[in-house]
Amino acid sequence: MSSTTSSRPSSGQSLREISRDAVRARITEIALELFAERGFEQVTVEQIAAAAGMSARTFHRYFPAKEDVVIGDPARGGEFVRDVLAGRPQDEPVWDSLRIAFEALVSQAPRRGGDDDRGKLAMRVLVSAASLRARSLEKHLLWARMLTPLVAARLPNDDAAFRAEIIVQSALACFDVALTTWANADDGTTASELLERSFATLRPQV
Amino acid sequence: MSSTTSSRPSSGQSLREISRDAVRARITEIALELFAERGFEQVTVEQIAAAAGMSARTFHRYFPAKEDVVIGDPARGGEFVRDVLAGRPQDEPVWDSLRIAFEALVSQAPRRGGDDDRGKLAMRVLVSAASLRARSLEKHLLWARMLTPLVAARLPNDDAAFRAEIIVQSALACFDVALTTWANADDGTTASELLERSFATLRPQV
DNA sequence: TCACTTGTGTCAGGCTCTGACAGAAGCGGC
DNA sequence: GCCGCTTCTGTCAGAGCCTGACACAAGTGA
Repeated sequence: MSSTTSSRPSSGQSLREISRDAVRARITEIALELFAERGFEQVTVEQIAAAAGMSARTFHRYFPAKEDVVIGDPARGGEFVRDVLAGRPQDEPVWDSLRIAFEALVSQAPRRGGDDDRGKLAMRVLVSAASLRARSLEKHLLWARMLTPLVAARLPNDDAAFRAEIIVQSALACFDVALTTWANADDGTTASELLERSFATLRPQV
Repeated sequence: MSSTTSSRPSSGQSLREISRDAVRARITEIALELFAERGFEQVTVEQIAAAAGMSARTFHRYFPAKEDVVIGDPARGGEFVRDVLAGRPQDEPVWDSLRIAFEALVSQAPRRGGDDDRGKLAMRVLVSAASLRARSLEKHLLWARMLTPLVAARLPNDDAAFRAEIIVQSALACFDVALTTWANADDGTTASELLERSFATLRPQV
């Protein structure tokens, strides 16, 4: 676990971590291109690995499952949203806090990895295959488990956990619909814009 | 397709269909027992098939995927909800119509296949394995595609499709949370009761 | 009884994913 | 620069899910 000798060179990452991230990014890039071209299920892991110059076994050391290339790190987005949510004022309506937190996610994401089209491409691949859709929903379920306690803490005691779960799941539904619509849209509609509209549609009295 | 010679003997099912349904039910029963006992992932298709006295190949002729034993026919529930929804008065608030339609589903389900504990057992198995959860959410996505047009038809033209999608997905989220909570509850709380509470929590102004 | 359809087992094969092992490559201290 | 240590990688083997193809048995209707 590199706990004994970790001489982080000023940045937060060791050389090996940098290298590892670079390889991951390269695999993602190549795989996404293949998926967009031929379809997710028509591309085998072996083909991705060959295109990336490695064995299939090595591919699986970077991504536990083929779907993870498109899905990305499951916990990452959830942690981000959770942190933003935790920083919002306690007396703000929860629904607003959730909207703001998810908006922070969608406006932060493109800055991280290249241009916006990359995210759109991934999203289009995502909605095109059932197994990807399923895995993505599973990820949202993980996010829900991370966000629910924070939401529950803001609700009146009466049935807080149960109601928090519903609110969080609905927020995720808004998020999902907004991003799906965004991916399929050809006009220049922003993801943030769609997200706002989706949250406005529901808006429970909380 | 049995379109040429189908002499339905007064009931809606041919003999072969009855036999087929019986085999399906038997496989489900055996598999559910094994899953509850050892866990979904610890039971192989080959083991289920052996316990049911058939080859693995035959098992797959009844269920395309191992998960389908627990999930059931994806379209079935969606069709039921859709039909109830279609029968509701057009001027009823959509959210109420949706609640009523889903309540009809949960109160009809137990009558169909044995006692109530059977459904609860399936639900408990369902939430215990990630791949099952994912497949179930995928099923809900199919339901959403079936319900959205009906909901959109009742909404003002402005952005009807987009907003309908969000409302339907949220209703499904309520449904999911209610059933999950019901499965984990040890007291005698009814699924209908939880469903009503979950829909009341959200209740958008529609 | 004679087709015809349907159900089943067996065989073969593809695909995803994992464990185990050995060798290559990088990193630390000396 | 050399030597241990960790990490990365490829190869091999195998489990498990799922599908297509074929042959054979069992029903179904004329």
